[in-house]
Amino acid sequence: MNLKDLADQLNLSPTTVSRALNGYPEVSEVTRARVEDAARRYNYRPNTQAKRLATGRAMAIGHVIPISTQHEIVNPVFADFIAGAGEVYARSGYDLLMTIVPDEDQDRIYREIRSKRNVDGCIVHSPKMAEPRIGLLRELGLPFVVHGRATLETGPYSWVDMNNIRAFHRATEFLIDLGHRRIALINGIETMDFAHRRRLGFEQALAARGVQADPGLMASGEMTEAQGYHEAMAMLAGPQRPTAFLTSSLLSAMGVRRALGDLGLVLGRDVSIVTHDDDLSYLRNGGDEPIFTATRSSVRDAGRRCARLLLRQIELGKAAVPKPVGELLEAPLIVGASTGPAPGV
Amino acid sequence: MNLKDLADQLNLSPTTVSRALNGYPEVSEVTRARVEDAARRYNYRPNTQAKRLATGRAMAIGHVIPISTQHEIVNPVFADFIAGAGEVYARSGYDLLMTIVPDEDQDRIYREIRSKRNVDGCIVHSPKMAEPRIGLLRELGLPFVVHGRATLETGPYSWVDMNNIRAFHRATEFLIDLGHRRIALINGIETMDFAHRRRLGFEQALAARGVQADPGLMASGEMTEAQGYHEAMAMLAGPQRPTAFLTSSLLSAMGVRRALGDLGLVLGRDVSIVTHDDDLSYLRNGGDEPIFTATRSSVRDAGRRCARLLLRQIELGKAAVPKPVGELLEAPLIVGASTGPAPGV
DNA sequence: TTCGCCAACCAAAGCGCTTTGGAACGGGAG
DNA sequence: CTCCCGTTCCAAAGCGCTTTGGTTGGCGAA
Repeated sequence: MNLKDLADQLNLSPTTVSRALNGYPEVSEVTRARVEDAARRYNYRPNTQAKRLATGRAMAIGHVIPISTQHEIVNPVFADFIAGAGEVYARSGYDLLMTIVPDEDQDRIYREIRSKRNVDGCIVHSPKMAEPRIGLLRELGLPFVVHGRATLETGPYSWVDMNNIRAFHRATEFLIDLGHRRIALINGIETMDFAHRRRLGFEQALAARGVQADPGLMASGEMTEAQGYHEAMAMLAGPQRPTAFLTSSLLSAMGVRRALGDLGLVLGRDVSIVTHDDDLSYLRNGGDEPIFTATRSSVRDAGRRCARLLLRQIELGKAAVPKPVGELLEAPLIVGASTGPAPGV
Repeated sequence: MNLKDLADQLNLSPTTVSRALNGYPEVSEVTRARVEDAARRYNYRPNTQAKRLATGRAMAIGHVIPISTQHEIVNPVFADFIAGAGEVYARSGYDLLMTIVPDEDQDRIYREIRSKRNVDGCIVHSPKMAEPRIGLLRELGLPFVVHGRATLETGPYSWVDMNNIRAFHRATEFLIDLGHRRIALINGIETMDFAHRRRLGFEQALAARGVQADPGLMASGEMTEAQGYHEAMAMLAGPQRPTAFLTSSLLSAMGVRRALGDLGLVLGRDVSIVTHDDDLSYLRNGGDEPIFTATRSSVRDAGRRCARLLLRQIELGKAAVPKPVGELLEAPLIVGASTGPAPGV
């Protein structure tokens, strides 16, 4: 059943049917009701491709998910991020187009996406400190919103980010207040902007309180359980045994906890852990009482915000070039059972 | 730059340019070369929407991701599954269209997808034992492949599934051989087909060896770390303390491990754990030496297989209705450090 | 010389929708 | 009674591609 068939059934022209269904004023209310009723009865749904071709709008948002070729890892936060963004798209009638791409092919894919015109805008995931995709998209004139920021990018762009610096600053201060001095940082890959900022917050807090940072107590890599375990094992075997760990991910924190178990150390008494918690649906930090003391910021919520921002930009963009805007989310520190005073304090 | 412009530049008709670019034989090789060269120079890319409208093929595959409304959980395996499927789509020029839907809206969404004609087929995720979506899609005539199976579905359909029964049968036997008799099962939600089958394998193995199944040692629910922890704590506090756990997910296994730690029990000596491992990229079961003894089956690989199967069906479907086929994947049991003889054996 | 055939190209008709630019009709103002 | 305007509808021209059903010109066979 297409528009023409439906029009024939109603003894109306396709024009009128189209207008009736799309809420144009120049059709009488009684006709509109008739049309809507028939559309429902015949289960008519306009052909997406035709609509898109005619309007020139793709009604779809692109998510280009990079897959790191060394590690073959899909970032575990994507599922939740996309769940959040997807909610918003669904409400506005947009589709979500996903493309999984090896890191080095990203440029090509963005160009292709642009010239094939099958999305109206896109979300940039996992920006690095120096992020070539931002310049590229600006040049291509494709609306976009970055989930995160790119420190070395000077031009304007829209983004949604959490306050990584402040979160890790606060977490570090919290440990120092508990008497910890040898604090280890188990971070993500530090070319990634978020990891860079987290380290900054960590170092600034140490410096502000006159605590010497120890390079031997700073690790960075893919944030997995195994990473947490191995780094913790190595650090705890070293001469400058840390009394506390700050980790960038719940998974890493779980690895550190396993290492403590293996070494017979008690969490929260012998060694403390503070982690960042992305509040993933399948990886909750406990129920009522959090397991780990953590800075928490919902990735799903970030997904929703990115989507809303992008749709707004696209909407506005029809009239004029919209002003880039940023949204900075705070991550409160939530005290759980994994922290306590430094031993011997 | 569209087809017509390009044709004008070349002093050719759009027909010829289209045929040249799409590899039709009725255009001379010298002309084809000229066209291809110009296309490259002008960075011409056919408009996706127009192409789709003209050919009637959406060149996209739909993934409808249900989101359980009680638990608000996004299944953590989706990311890897989609990474696998996405690889295959990319190679064949298909897009991946994702829709996140609350459980109860699925019917509506499939119908909508169908009548909007914006995908050529779709993947059915997380089938239940009784799976209405299969009948629905068959009725709608939309090609589909199920990731998993639906025990109570009698009609034919295409699927890719792992041998859940055999995997859990084998894992259970392995524990029995080690002398364990009080074995706990921490399973997914058992209306889900995979969880049902896993339980079947477990019970069959117990029965075959004359071990009485204890309902108090069988739990089912969302497979999270917290689930593993709480169920294990409860069971270990009970009268019929298990000496071994069989879990459906690495996350649950990690929760069980935490419980053991809290109770001062040693993993692999006091209590054994066997888990199923989906081989997720961000949740590896250790590196060289696996942490947990586990049945392993790569979800990413399953994604690839589903995608290939679906594309093949779509390709064939142009000629005739293709025969449904199934692919059963075995999950080898990989011995790690989490299992040992039952205490006192 | 005529005819048929093949290689190489093209005009025009879709695909199913939106949108432009009317047309038809009725009612109120003059 | 005429004129004008607002309301309500419609025909037809796109959107950018594919595909059908040609046409044209050259060459070999009869």
